[in-house]
Order: sequence, then C-alpha cells, then structure tokens
Amino acid sequence: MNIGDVATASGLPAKTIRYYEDIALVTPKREANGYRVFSENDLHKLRFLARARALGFAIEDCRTLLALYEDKGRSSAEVKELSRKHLDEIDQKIAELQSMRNTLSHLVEACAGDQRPDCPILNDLGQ
Amino acid sequence: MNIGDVATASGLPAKTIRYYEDIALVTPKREANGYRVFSENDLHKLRFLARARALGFAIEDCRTLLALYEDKGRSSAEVKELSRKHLDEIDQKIAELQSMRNTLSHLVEACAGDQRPDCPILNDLGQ
DNA sequence: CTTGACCTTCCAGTGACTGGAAGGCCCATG
DNA sequence: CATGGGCCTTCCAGTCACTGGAAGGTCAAG
Repeated sequence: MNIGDVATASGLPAKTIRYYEDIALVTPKREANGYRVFSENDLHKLRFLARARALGFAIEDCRTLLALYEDKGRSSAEVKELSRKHLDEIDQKIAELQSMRNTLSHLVEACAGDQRPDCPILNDLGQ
Repeated sequence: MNIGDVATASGLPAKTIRYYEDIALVTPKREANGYRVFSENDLHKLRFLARARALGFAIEDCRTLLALYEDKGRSSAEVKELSRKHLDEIDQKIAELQSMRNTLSHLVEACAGDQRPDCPILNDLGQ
C-alpha cells in the first residue's frame, strides 16, 4: 500500500503519516522509486494511533501505548495508570472550560448587544 | 513601574509582558537605561488582557476587545457577537472532551489494572 | 507525448508563550 | 573600591502536533 491508501484507510492525512514516520511511530519500507510501502501491520498501527489521538492521548503517550500493545507480556496496570492520568487531565480541562463558560455566558446574557457602547462584558474585563 | 512591578500587579509573567510588547498589545515607554516604564494605563491594559486570556479569548480577539474597550463609540453588539462565537467554541470543546471522557472512563473501568496482560483499553484501541 | 494524479523532500509557519544564555544596571555591604 | 545579588535587557531556540507550500520525480491512461 502507498501512503494515499493508508491515509484513506486510517483516516489520517498523508502529511500526518509522514510526520509519524519522522518521529518513528511507524517505519514503512521503501520501493525502488522511493515511495513508502505500508504493510497491514503498519496500517494497523496507524489506526491504533488515530484512535488513541482521537481519545486525546499525547503523541508520547501513544508511543508508550503502542509499545505496550505490542508487548504481549505487559501488565494492564501500566495501561490503566496512563489512562487514568489522562482522564484526570481531561476532567481538569473540562472543569476549566466549564468555569470560563459560566462566567462568559453570564456576561453575554447581560449584554444588550445593540448599537449603544455600554457593555457589561468590557466592563467586567476592565475592572 | 518596571516590568517586575506590573508582572506582580497583573499576575502575568514578565516574559509574557515582553511578548505582549513584541506583538504591540502594550507599548511601554523606555527609561534612559533601556528599562521599560509602565504607566497606570499600561497596567490596566495588562490586567484586561490577563482577564480576557483567562476567559480563553485568543490573542487576536484580545486585541480586538482592547480596541473596542478603548473606543468609546463602539457598539456593544460587536462585543457580544465576538463573545458569543467564543462561547460556541468553548461549548464545542467541552462536548469533544466529554465524548473522550465518556469513552475513556468506560474503558478504564473495564480494565482490571493488574499484572495480567489482558487489557480492554488496548483491545479497543487496536480493533 | 502529455496530462493529471500520485509520490518525494525540505522549509517555514501555527499559538502563545517559555527557557536559557550572555550581558548591562543598580544598590548595599565589606 | 570591589563584589554580590537582584533586577533588567536582547536574542535564539524549543514547545506540540501538525499543516501549507514549493519544487520536483513517477506512473498509468488516453
């Protein structure tokens, strides 16, 4: 398979796949003409990466998860620990955004939004 | 006031304030020795920026908001529109994170997290 | 033989800082 | 007067995970 094929099959842009090769997450072979050749296993890894990234794991976590995935003697504790930490970070981000949302939605509601200059949003930012 | 003073007073790191000068969000004067001198108005702007950033506004939005803040003939509609858009983005991010959180928390719950290699998290990522 | 869709590499940019090096300025103490 | 410490300065590079674009090679179809 060429890069376009695995891009379609994995849902990842070709650019991203090249980048993943750059940082050694996948290591496709090369044809005589220089084109990358991806095996079924490479595609499998790319799908794994796409899914892990979609869950918000950082690239270095993805590298770790991929290594654990391929290590048949791993302990699930290690995976769970990593995931729990990530879950905590997600929760923290959500809380942060909720708090912004809270403040901002009050301000937006309080603002008339007409042609007059009086504005509770700017008043709040400026106090 | 020197940069250290406004850093303390605004809660922004000195590095960040220098960066804000770089991108022309503030334009402090200079003393003979090259040190930046911040006026009360500069400090006021920095506090405005700190607050707007804390609400998640992008730097370019902050620039716009600051300009509107100083334009006494503005219409509040413009501010409200910008804020509503930002609120929508926040909502979208929250939804995205909630969806990740949902999937991930199910997986974490399903994972034994012991020394055995069997792991629902990796199974999910690898399917 | 040309066209168009692929593929390649390399370089630069994104956003909003952040870290660090190398050096100047200022004040207090020995 | 020298020195030390705490400020301040500029400049350069790095972060994260791509993304865009230029310049050019390859391949199959018409």
